[in-house]
Amino acid sequence: MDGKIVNLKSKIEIYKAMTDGANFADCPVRNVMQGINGKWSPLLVMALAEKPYRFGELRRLVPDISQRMLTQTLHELQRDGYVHREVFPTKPPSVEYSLTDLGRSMFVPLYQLVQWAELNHHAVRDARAAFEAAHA
Amino acid sequence: MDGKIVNLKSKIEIYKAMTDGANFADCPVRNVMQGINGKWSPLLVMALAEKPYRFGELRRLVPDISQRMLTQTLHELQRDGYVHREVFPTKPPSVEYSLTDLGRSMFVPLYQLVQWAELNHHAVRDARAAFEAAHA
DNA sequence: CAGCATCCCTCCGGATACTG
DNA sequence: CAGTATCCGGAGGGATGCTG
Repeated sequence: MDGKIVNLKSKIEIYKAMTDGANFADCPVRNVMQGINGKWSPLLVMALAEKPYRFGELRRLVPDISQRMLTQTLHELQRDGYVHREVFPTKPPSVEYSLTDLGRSMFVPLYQLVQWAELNHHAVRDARAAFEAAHA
Repeated sequence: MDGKIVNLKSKIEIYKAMTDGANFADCPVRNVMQGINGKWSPLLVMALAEKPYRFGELRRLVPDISQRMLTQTLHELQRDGYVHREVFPTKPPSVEYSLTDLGRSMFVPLYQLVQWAELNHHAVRDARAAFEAAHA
């Protein structure tokens, strides 16, 4: 239990924060990560980071999302405080989605990760090809 | 189609990179993100960022992961080039897992996101509580 | 326009038992 | 010790049709 072991756990302890120590199931850090890591969540956050969008605009911007998943993902992002939903009582009604301060704050590190993915997806693709070849 | 619209798409275009334009289904950036965003992947990358671990050590470090998921997640991380798997021909055999250069590179932005989650999970929890209260 | 409701199916992921 | 194999329940997510 010397300094090395303390240092050894410093990264994973972030995940253990506020957990009862027995498991990670209800770890709050994991909860937040799970909310960000949906299939469509990062894509929609990236879009809304640019400017507010209305529902139909998002549909056209992301053509292959089902309307069910668009509704549901926006609902979750709103519930977690990343997205603000504003209804304009026109007829027919229009609804505008925008990032909150919390959403813009979260966007910063998310964007870093997406940029990493853009720069390195070739390396990942090559690694997968090499792995498949080795196990053929 | 003025400058504003061009700027409007600058963030989401990262996701569209190398896609045929019709959908995001086979977008390489999304593929990379999906590989990172598994239920256990970030946690294991965090652990291996500290030092190499053997299989059993990881089991004890993350008590509530099933051994099936530990095997599978490590396999995927190895396939995508993030993790190196080295077998020592002792008896009984021991297997050590460690991050590759690519894995350490990916860890940098991932760590930023995890740190954000640690700093802001209270805000997310409060937002959820307020949302549930408003829709009660 | 901006959704909600329903059906249905895939696959993620846990529990358990067995192996080199 | 470090896995593989099998079973199975539940959540994730697409397609379609209806509403204010």
